[in-house]
Amino acid sequence: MPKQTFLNLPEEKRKVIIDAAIDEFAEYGLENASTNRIVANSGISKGSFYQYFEDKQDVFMYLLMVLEQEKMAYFKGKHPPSNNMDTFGYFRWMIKTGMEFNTSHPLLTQAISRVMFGEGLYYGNTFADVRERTSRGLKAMIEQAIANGEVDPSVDVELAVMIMETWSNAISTYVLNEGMKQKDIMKWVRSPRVQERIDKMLYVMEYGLRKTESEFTKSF
Amino acid sequence: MPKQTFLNLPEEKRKVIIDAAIDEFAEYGLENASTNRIVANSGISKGSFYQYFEDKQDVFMYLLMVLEQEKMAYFKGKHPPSNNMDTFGYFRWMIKTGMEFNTSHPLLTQAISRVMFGEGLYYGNTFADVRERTSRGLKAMIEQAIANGEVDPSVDVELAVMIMETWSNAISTYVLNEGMKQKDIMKWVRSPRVQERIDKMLYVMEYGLRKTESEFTKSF
DNA sequence: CTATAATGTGACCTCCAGGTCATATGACCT
DNA sequence: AGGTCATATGACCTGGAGGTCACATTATAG
Repeated sequence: MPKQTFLNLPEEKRKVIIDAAIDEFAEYGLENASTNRIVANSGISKGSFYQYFEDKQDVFMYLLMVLEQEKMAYFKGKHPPSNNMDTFGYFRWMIKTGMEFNTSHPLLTQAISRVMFGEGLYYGNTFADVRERTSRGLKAMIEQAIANGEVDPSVDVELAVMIMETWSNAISTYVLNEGMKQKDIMKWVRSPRVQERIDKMLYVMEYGLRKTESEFTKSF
Repeated sequence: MPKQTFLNLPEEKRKVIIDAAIDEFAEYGLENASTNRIVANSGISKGSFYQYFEDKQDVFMYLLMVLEQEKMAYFKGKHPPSNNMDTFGYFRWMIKTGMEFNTSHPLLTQAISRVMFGEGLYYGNTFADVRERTSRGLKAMIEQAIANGEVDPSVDVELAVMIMETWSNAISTYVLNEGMKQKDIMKWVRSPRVQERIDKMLYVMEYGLRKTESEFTKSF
């Protein structure tokens, strides 16, 4: 985590630095990011950088924290459209709200998902706990759905979690990769065409999950 | 592509070199692979390396070719268990046979999938044509399924392709990541527990695809 | 106004990357 | 035997990485 010297900095200066770091990680990932470029682009000296942070991974951890906080704040400001929503409806709402957030912070999101789903898969363990946390959230959700009778109780919870994670990742990768090609990513992601596509992906997942287990066990 | 000098080499020497390259790419990916290490681990000199290949990407392209050829040879030696199989059954068979191949060449597979699904996503374009080829194959498959009446004709073909690709990637990532932790990856992947898990994932996908569209359009 | 503590700086360090090249080796021909 | 040509070698080059440190600058306190 950043040292005190960094936290003492005037907000504006901090912003310049983390923006430069975001640009760097978004373009090069963690492994290939260059502290030299970060300092050059943020107009601080090499010495200062090491007075603020341990190393580039330290910066990245800070970004991770920033993202987590901002995302939580964003979700707190929103409310699901309806109160008596089933679990899948809630999951759809979460994914879509998440996409809205992502497209409003495209570079930050890109930087973090690059590292987490790219390098993190192989240089594992470092980010294992972050992934673990979201897994637990999804697990609670699917258990809720089973308790509500929305999902067959014989469903393999671990499997369902994996499926939800897979789709959540696939959708956010799709939105980021395609969206970055557009001139206005927000407008693009809100277009009916894209929204319908996301809906369809989620419905395919949902129907598969709802109906598979009973059919599957029958077929053996 | 490798130069003639490399192809002139005795098979055994070539094998030592490409094995060292596979190890390197599997552990470090393309971007962070080191020609120095490859050279050291294969016992050849720096000068020779550049007499054999243009650069490390050249080696990687060769590996890609080797993989493609070996996979094709492998599939030619196998036959679907039944002739009157529907499209999804065929897809399941393909995925499973592919997994068998992957686990019998775990390092080669790891090396290539790391680069293709990790770095390839961001340093795009270089491998776009390889991905494009598999997409076209899946597209033909899903169109066949529609023609056979197995899938609702109103289905969004592009979407179905994306879903199949997502699952194919997710499963192979899962098998590689988990499998590499086991002492005998082949035995592990063939165990009923793992086979059932793969089956379930594919069934969730299949039921989603089979049944979603009509339900989906109704729900609007 | 001066003394002291905090912050800022960039030249410099080591390390290793990708890549080159003059030179050495040795297989094969006449 | 000498000559030729493909192959093999590792010292060497440049460039950029992460990281350090003696010194310069600025804020704070007495």
